Amino acid sequence: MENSDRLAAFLERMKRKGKRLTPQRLAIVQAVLVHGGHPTVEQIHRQILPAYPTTSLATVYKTISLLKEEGEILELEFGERGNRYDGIRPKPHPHMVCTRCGTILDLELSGLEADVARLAREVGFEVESHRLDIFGICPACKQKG
Amino acid sequence: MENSDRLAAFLERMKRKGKRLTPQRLAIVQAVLVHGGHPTVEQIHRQILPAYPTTSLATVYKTISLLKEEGEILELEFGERGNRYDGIRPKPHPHMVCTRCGTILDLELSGLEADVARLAREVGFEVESHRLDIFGICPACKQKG
DNA sequence: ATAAATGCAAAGACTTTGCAGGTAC
DNA sequence: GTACCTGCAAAGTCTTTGCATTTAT
Repeated sequence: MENSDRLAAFLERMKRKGKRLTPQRLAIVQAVLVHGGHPTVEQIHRQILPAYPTTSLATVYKTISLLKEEGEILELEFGERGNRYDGIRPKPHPHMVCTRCGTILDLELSGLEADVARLAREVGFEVESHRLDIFGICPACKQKG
Repeated sequence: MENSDRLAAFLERMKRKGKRLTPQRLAIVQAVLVHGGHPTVEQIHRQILPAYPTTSLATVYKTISLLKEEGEILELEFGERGNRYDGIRPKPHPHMVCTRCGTILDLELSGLEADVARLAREVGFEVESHRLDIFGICPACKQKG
């Protein structure tokens, strides 16, 4: 699905639910769904402040929360400062995180989904979500020593 | 390795490093390394308080930190209240977490280590650690509705 | 008109830290 | 004796919440 289509579809769905499309909300949603990286709440806030100077951090948090509930973004918790969000690929997928510089890489691991499902079946769990995070040193940081 | 051996070996190593074996530290280390579940800092604190009433939460935090650095425990971050610790199996392994009642199950997934290593190699990362966490509803909670 | 969203500041939850006093060695 | 450890309280971080005001519809 194209980004613009996805954005439009989401806004339509929000409207149907009686949610209001305020300028702040629109700006946040667009910024998150289009952001190519893994921004923090702070980063999103700073990004839209120039165009929407009245936007508060609290509103960004609330809107991110909304996007989370709607399954439009994936929340990444790396135990560092501030969670990160992936608005492009909301489905769980592995990540590699540099513990030196914070670089985050999206990965693909075919068979993971099936393994997770099998493990859950074996113990009688009903899977809601999962995460595979790999922590280490990225090539650039390795070179720097 | 037997628990008692492991404890003794760890204490020996600490001594060699000039670390002091205070009563509080001993109590905390023993409690964590022997605990069969996935206790929080709070739980460890409450557990040793009766026998060592002067122990502070801060000291538990500091000692847990020490155990972490020494690779004697695995830190589990599930984004809920308080991290949990596994003092029995310090090596990374998958976990299944019930989002209703908090139950945590240790799992085994052969091939995960190799997959992680391969992914890291492909992108040039040097792996420090990894985690596979599965969130969902446990059988007991499913039954309760 | 009115239910919902915003912004602000305060509160929360967990963890870390600074420091004075205590203690293992 | 002394370097390390403890306990206390304060500070720090990120996030959530309460509430008066504004606003999309």
